Amino acid sequence: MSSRLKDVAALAGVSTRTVSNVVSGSAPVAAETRARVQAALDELGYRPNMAARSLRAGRTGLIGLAIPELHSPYFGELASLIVEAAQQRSWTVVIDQTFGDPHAEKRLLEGVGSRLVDGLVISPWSLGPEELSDRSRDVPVVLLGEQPPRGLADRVAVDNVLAADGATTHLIESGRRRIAAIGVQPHLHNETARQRLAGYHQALRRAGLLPDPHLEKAVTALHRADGASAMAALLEADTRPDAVFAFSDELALGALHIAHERGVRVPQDLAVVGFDGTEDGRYANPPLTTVVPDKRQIAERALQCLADRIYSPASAVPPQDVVISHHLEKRASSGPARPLPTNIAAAV
Amino acid sequence: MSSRLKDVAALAGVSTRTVSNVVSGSAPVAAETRARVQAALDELGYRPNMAARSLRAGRTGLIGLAIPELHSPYFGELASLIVEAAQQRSWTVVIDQTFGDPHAEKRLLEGVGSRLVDGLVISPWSLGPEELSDRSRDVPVVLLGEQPPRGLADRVAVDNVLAADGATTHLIESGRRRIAAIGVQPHLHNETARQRLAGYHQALRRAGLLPDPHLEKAVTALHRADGASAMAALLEADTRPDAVFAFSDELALGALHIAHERGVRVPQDLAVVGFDGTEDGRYANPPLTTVVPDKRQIAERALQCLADRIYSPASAVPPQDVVISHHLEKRASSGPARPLPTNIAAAV
DNA sequence: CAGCCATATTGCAACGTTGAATGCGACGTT
DNA sequence: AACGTCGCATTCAACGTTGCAATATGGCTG
Repeated sequence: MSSRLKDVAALAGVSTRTVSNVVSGSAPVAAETRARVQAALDELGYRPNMAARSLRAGRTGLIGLAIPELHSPYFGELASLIVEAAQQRSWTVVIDQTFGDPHAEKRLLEGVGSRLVDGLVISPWSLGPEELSDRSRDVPVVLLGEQPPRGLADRVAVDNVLAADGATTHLIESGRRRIAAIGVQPHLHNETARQRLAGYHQALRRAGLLPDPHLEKAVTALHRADGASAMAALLEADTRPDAVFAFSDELALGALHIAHERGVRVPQDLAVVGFDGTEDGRYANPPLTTVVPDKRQIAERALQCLADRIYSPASAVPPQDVVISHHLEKRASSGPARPLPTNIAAAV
Repeated sequence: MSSRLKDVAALAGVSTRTVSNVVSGSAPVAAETRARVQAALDELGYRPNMAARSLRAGRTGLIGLAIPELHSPYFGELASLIVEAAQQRSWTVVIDQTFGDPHAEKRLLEGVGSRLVDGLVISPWSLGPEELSDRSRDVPVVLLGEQPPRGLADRVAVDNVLAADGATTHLIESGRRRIAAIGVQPHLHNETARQRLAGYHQALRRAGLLPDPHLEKAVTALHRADGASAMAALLEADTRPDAVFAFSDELALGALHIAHERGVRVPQDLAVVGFDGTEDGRYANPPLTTVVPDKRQIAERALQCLADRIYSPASAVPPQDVVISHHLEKRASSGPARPLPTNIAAAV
């Protein structure tokens, strides 16, 4: 239990340094000695002490992943991919949930100074430029999403304007005219929501449609419940929308839920498009059309950014701005608007 | 950047030990000295080095969370709660995904010896007793779920037999007779699935129903796709089931999806009950009846077990077996079987 | 055979922190 | 006045590991 190099050395009758050499292979060891040490290692079940190694090496082999919440489908899937990608790089991931709390995010960035992690991947919700440009940032940081202005740290994100434009255009092309948007967040400095709204406006204007403020529903969070109440409000208005572009799959699923509850047929009476490409949407009833960011690519590129800076700290490389590809996955929720016999529409 | 106690001490004109005392408050410091040191601390933006602290203290303040996969709704929600609960105990969580790979789980347990973590919460998928009773286990381990036999480590789980019985009984009481089960895993040493099957059998027999092997569908994983293909197989059989008890919400959602696709009405033609109480199910169409384990309690009690052992290592306390409460959340997917006009049934 | 190189092993120091022991004045008590 | 005590600050060592430099042992060349 908890054997040290010293114990192994004593058992094998060599110095601790030789044991260390056997373990790490950093210097040549005679075959016979190596065998004797190996036997001692096995017998004692030696495991190197991470704290000591980290102290010596100045690296912990840990990277931090800070996301608003782990339980939402999008962040769950993303976190899973990041943990997986980190594993391949022999990194271990420590997770921090910020719940979108600016204080938590700020505290986190400061805590990075304690060198618990070699790098940090953070998906900020309301992090300003001032917090980021702070001192004591010798630990590399990668930002996920659009949040803070470019140029302060590496950033990995999809082109939200383009993606939102594409989703909205798809709705327009399928004949919808009163297209609502769910997910505006005016109370937050949320650049992501702002960009998706911009893309939505852009598509509407290009089609000669006038953005209608009554069709733009704000939410406090991006959860199913928020989507549900936004949808409920839209359905109670004088003139109902014939389509909804939700800024997240969760919002879209909440909207679908209310539509189903109120007997509004999807897609016949109402088309719904989400954003995130979560597995949830694929199995929704009806299956959800959604903007799919290449999440695996996000994970991969984010860790690549970290690796570049961790392994060549002298890099004068300016902050990267990595744009991740996306595509629109068209499913039944944005199918044809004309009423069809239910069983034909449902039978795929 | 990266200032040490030594730097602060030099700036404040005191010894490193005094700075340490100011930082940790472990010994009295004169008000005037404290102020001077504090000023130096602030100026240099001192952050204690975690590796050095850990090495000295013999503790890292990290706990490991090992789960099959982070992206599934159940484990995502559970992980979120555990991270949250850990935060309240000033622990940081490192996440490991095993993907149900026995080798990964075993390797993980061995790696625990490196003292990277002070404790480990593991949700084993196919971990046998032999791996667990292994040596070098001076790091406390808590098992989530039914997997290995009692008595080898602390364990936290719901009473799966009781829960499955309750779900099945609910279906029987709502008038169903051909009740299928989705989620058997004969190829794995999966005690959880086995217990849920046992509870299902128990309920059937009590009601005088004979378990029918054709109604018990095996799956390789507990994902939506597995539930979908199992459901598809059930619907293609000669005599269709009038109810399905799925061993996870994901399986249930896959089943719902196929039912919807094939025009099978839920709950009129088919009742569906899931297991896990994920947020997914609440917003499904129709909303999913499901067995809800108290996940917050799971997280809380699991960490409590760890804390007990971490903070009083001399404990000769035998392994605990904590049973977590659960309840059946009845929603529309297991509503009345009689055909009703669609719009009345849908409008809640 | 001296001199040199390659291989194998070792000792020392340091990473940054804190527990334990020590120094040392000032204060209160007898 | 002498003694014990308390408050505050310091020194020393150690946690387990590895980089660096030094040493020991042989084999080879000139």
